[in-house]
Amino acid sequence: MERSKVLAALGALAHETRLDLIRLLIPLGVAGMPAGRIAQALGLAAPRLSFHLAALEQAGLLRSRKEARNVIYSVDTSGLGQTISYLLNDCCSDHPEVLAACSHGRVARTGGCGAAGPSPDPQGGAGLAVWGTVKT
Amino acid sequence: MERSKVLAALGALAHETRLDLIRLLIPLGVAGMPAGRIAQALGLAAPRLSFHLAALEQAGLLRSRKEARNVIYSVDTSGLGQTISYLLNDCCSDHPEVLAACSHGRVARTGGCGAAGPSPDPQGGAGLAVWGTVKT
DNA sequence: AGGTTATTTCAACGCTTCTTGAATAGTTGA
DNA sequence: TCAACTATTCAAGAAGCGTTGAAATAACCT
Repeated sequence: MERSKVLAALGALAHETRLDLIRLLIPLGVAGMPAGRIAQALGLAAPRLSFHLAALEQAGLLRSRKEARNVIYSVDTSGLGQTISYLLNDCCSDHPEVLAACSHGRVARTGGCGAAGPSPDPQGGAGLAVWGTVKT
Repeated sequence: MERSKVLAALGALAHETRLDLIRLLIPLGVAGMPAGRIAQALGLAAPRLSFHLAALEQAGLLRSRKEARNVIYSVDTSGLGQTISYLLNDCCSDHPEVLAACSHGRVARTGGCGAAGPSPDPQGGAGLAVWGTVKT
């Protein structure tokens, strides 16, 4: 993934409203949600929502399609995945501690990894393996 | 991890200079690098570097310590990991497609996460590779 | 065709962030 | 103590981003 696109995606994500947008849309998958209902769910004015929707779409994090008179938005899982992948590859490839901290949050949000000591998580591998237990 | 901290970390990451900083510092681990040498490596003016260093440190992505008359900066692997973890948890937990896209860039470098712990993970580097075995 | 609903575009305003240069504080070594 | 070096803080200006309200475009239903 291009660096500039990652920067754009990160910038798009670094905003409360837009993060809320992603959070709202993610569980809906490709089904997505029409803009009007999003505005209603998030309590946003239409122009403001449109602005953020456009920002996310341009950053490659959202997709839109027209259905009847509605515009349905859904998250671009590929773009989101590639963005995180860039972070993982570019920043963490040689640093298992980051992956360990990463997996901690996933297995349990105990916050115990705040120490960030040089000692890696003994169960680090197991933690990551859990990610594999996704639906088939 | 708190939402506001994630937002701050994402915002800090969404900047070319600061992403360069992370990339430069990551392979150095806890050893880090003194501010002066960072400025030299990146070709930045001292005040400008100090500004971005402070931004990253406040976002929980960098740590600093004094050594002699130098200030050594190193990345906070825990903070970085937790930030990515939030993204993964918050946005992708139920969406294996994101993880799949995520692993694409990573599978090529297999073995990277095998070092997640002193004792090698039974599944070895397959931990992340598992992401690829998601639904089609 | 007319009315209604849905969404986007436009322009203006305010605010935060970024950059730059000079000045300041702190530390080391003679 | 003095001189040299490192890094940060301060203040100013410029640039970009986000919000708001009104208007415009497009598609549907009667």
